[in-house]
Amino acid sequence: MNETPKKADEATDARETARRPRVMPDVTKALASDIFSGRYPAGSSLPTENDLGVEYGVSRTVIREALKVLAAKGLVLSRPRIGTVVCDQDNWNIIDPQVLAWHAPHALDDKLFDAILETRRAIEPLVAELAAARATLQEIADLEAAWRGMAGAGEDPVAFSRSDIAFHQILYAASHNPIFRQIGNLIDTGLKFSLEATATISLDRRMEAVAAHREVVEALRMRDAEAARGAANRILDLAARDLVSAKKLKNN
Amino acid sequence: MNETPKKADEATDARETARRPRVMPDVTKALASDIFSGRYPAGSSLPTENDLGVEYGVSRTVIREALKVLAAKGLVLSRPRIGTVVCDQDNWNIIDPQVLAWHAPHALDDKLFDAILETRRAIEPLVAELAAARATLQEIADLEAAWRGMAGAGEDPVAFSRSDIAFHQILYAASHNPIFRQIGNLIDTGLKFSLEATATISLDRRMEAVAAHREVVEALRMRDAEAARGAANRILDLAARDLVSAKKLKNN
DNA sequence: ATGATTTAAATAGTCAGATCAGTAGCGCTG
DNA sequence: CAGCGCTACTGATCTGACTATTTAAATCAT
Repeated sequence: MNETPKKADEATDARETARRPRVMPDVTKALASDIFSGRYPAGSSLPTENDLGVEYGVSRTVIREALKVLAAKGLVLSRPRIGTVVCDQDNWNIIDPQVLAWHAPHALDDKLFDAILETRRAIEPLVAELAAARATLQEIADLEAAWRGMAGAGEDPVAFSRSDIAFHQILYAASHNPIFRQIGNLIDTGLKFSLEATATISLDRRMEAVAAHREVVEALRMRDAEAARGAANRILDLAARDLVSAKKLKNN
Repeated sequence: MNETPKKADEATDARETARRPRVMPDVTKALASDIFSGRYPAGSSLPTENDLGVEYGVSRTVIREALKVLAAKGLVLSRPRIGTVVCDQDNWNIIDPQVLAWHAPHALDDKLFDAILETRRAIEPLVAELAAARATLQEIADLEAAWRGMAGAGEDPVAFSRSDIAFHQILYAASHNPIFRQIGNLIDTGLKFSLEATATISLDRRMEAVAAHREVVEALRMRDAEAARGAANRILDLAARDLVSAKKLKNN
């Protein structure tokens, strides 16, 4: 629980943590944060691998493996003699849940939320339709279990959000389209970071959401694609409304 | 100078790269192929890093960096003492264009094409709508240039497909939604691998596609979202029809 | 002086061997 | 038989060196 945020804080030593545990993921995350925070803007060069090793107090091996991960996600590009340069934002694999998780804490701007909501608008109704046709009985049961978690969350917004996320994940998986399932993972990651926003919505609004989610479960059970689409659109209307409320709240 | 041929390296180097070029990307691709081909099924363990190094004739460093890339894309998971195991297919980052490019040559099954077409059905009409509202004049001009490439391709199916892919890439980017742009890259990758299928469609069908694409350009110029959506749906109808034709052709 | 060519330097890429740390499986103890 | 440590195996990290590539400076010919 006692996390050491370790703000990089380019203090020349900064590596008081003597141990040598799994360190590569931490270095990867730190480098990603330095990119998203603007410390290394797009087009700029990172320090050399040796210098990065000194800065983070790890060997060049760890730095290289971390950079390979970042390169695999389109954040950087390494070339001999040139060094490692930060790619243009268009090349960032923002679809990757991990990239979004690294990105969200820094640029939690409304634009990203809008983009995610637009994406949901596009695919969630179709996902619900497909799920109505393809969901297994087990998936429908899991969906109802998640709904029950939402309905029974009471005053606990964290439990509500967790069940909400689980609901969407199951729904996207029930579309039996691997691409949609992946996008569902992405949306879940986005929802997790908007948890503080959803936590502010009132109880009766949450009850409205519960009712809309219930409609989805019923539609799937009846194999009614049209009803599933309608319920999905209703959920999105509520989500859009809550997002607007959260924005207003934030601007005050 | 003095080349050190080192190992036999039966890598079947058809090219003239007698030197020691960048090998890590090749090893990564080879390992990915071995996974997609079923040589290493989901849940199974890969050989140890040392054994893999011997097998591919490279140092353990290269093997580790390649595995890190695969792990970043959700294909494998490495743990001490356990080894490196192939993740379940649900965890594969099929959204990643590189993963799709590795995947396509092996499992070019219809299911994947259907999934991609479903995804296009979901988002392309909305992308067209958004592009009608947000596209810059430059983007519209680029779109028309790509259309001109399609119209002027004549009998050359390769030139036609290349322009077709460029058209969609520009359109998705013109939606000014980073998520859609990413998905556009994915779809382009998928289209590239269905090139041989599209190459078989007749000239008049291609002319129909040209006309539908023209409608999109016109709608964007008029900032007519509804017309853009309609034209996008028409393109998808044609694409679906051609996909059915390609399937029939393949099954004969 | 100018342009082309050669040389040098800097950096990522690769290699080799060693040590560290975590865990599954086995043997030991009770 | 149950619980507990021991050991071997494997990935994780470290170290230090060398190679290959490419930019940029330096040199040479015109």
